[in-house]
Amino acid sequence: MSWDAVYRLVQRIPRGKVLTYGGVARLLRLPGGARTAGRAMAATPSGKGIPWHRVIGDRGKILIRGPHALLQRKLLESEGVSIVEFRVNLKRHLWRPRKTTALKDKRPRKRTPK
DNA sequence: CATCTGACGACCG
DNA sequence: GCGGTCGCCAGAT
Repeated sequence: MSWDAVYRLVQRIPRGKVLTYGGVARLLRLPGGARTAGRAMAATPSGKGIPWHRVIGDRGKILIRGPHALLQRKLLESEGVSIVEFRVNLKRHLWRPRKTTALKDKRPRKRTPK
């Protein structure tokens, strides 16, 4: 499977909202879990309007090291996402897509707790 | 074909 | 909360 699905999902993240790598992996049922999402993001083609900065680590932490971390924080803040240090307030900005259709297939949720 | 390379996250002490 | 270990897999060379 290509990482195209990841990019398409990321493109759907609305302004002011964020998704975690693990979240992306779960929504798309990626085989390798969160790491696969991470690798996909690392290979994000620039210049395609993909809002890469809206994908962050578990618990809202910005995991990118180096100058890009500052850019990511800046971009998020400019969209109204509140950040303390390098941590996003997930309670407030985590994106919860209503439908997972067209993301991969029509399999019913594997585990439906309760 | 063999190896290296990672934007992760769960788990444990 | 913090640091180490481990599983995981598509691409690039």
